[in-house]
Amino acid sequence: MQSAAKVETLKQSLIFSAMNEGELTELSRFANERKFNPDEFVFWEGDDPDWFYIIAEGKIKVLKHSSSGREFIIAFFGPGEMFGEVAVFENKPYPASAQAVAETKVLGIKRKDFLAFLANRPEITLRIIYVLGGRLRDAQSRLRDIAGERVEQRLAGILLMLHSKLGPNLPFTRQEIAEMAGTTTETAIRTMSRLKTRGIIRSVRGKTVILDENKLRLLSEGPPQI
Amino acid sequence: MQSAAKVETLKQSLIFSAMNEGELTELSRFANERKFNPDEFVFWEGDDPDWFYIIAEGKIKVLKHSSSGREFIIAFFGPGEMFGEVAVFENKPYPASAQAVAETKVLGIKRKDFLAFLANRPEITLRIIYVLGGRLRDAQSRLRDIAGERVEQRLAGILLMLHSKLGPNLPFTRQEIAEMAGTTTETAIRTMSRLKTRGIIRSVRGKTVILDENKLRLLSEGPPQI
DNA sequence: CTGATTGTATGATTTAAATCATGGTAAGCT
DNA sequence: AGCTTACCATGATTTAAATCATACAATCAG
Repeated sequence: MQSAAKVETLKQSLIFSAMNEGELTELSRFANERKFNPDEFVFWEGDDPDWFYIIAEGKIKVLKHSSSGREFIIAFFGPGEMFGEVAVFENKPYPASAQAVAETKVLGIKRKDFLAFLANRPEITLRIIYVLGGRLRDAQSRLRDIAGERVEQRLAGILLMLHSKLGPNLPFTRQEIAEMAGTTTETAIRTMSRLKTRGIIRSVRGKTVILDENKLRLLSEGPPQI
Repeated sequence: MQSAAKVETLKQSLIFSAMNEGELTELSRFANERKFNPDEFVFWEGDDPDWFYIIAEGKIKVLKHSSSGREFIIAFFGPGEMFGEVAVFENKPYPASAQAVAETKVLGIKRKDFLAFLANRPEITLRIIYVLGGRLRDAQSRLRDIAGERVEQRLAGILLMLHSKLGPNLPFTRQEIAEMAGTTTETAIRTMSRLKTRGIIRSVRGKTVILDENKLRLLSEGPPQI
């Protein structure tokens, strides 16, 4: 990848977009491009946090394996988004694994280089805080949703979250959605079939379209209050 | 509260402890002390994020109400810890409510003052990133624990988390623990009774002591792999 | 084109946990 | 002291969802 392309990628990212050309060029010198095929892992839970990543193109899913071997999907990230940052800041092993979903290009920046670069750039750190804050907010409301709510509500919550992030067209299989909601593939299929017959979603093999956001919102709020 | 006391409080906090006296004094001028009785709310989910808070003394719990009215405890915070920060950075309504657990004193700093103060202090923002990163890590591993694990494992996970934060003596009722694990009070009681007879914990009315961290860890990892 | 794989669908059975119900006991109050 | 209010305990019943099982259609590789 040419330096110009790296600069372009950085410029399109959420956290670096406000930097000027000079700074971008400086940062791009630390950035190494890496390519991953679908299903390849960028890092595994437990690895040393040597790299900070920005996605140039493609899609990454971040997941944790549960003791029973089942996987739980924490998040999907696309172009311009960072991942692996928590481990880098804390200098503790990556708390989750990152796996390419499609053909994916990322820019990796060495932990030390990245931290040194941040040291005197409060605008960037403020942006990172903003992004982390958003992710924390998401994680916490997902916690609430998952803990103690019926699968139908949890699923509705997940679909809404995905909708707000990606729009009405969701390129996920039932299995992936199940893994995000923390349920099994079968129940996800059953539940979503019900949503389908009720006209709330439409779907074909690996794709789901949200037709009625409002009904979904009602569902995620739970049964009508008594 | 005297200015000196405010400075002292700030100095003991996680994120401001590295500042010098001059800076602390400057910041303390923005800090307003507020006192809360047990069960009083500092803010409610949905309120405008006007204040950023640091705990001077006491204990705060941050919780979300689920649609069914049940509450879900996101976290407990003690002296020196910040809360309400996500909303402040994002300038969106508080995503959860904050309630005093004991007699509690907090320092509140107006959103704008706080952001202005941060603008040219990268050391502080880096510390905030560090704290947020830790919380995100916690939230995500809790997500994994809650989604799809047996209650016994989830509970073990919660107890371990509390242990690492607060030591072996946990001042929580079964109800509070249930609300953290996203289960009902009855099942929490049943499950913890089992832990008790197995010698893993000891407990009296509102207090639990962790006796055997290792067994707890084994439990939270789930049933032995086949 | 054919066989293998992957995603969706649906039924039958089992199981964990919620719910409903009742009782005891320690602490807090007037 | 006695009354009331939390907190803990345990049983019986119901229910949601996991598990086990089978099947069929779309997609992909050779």
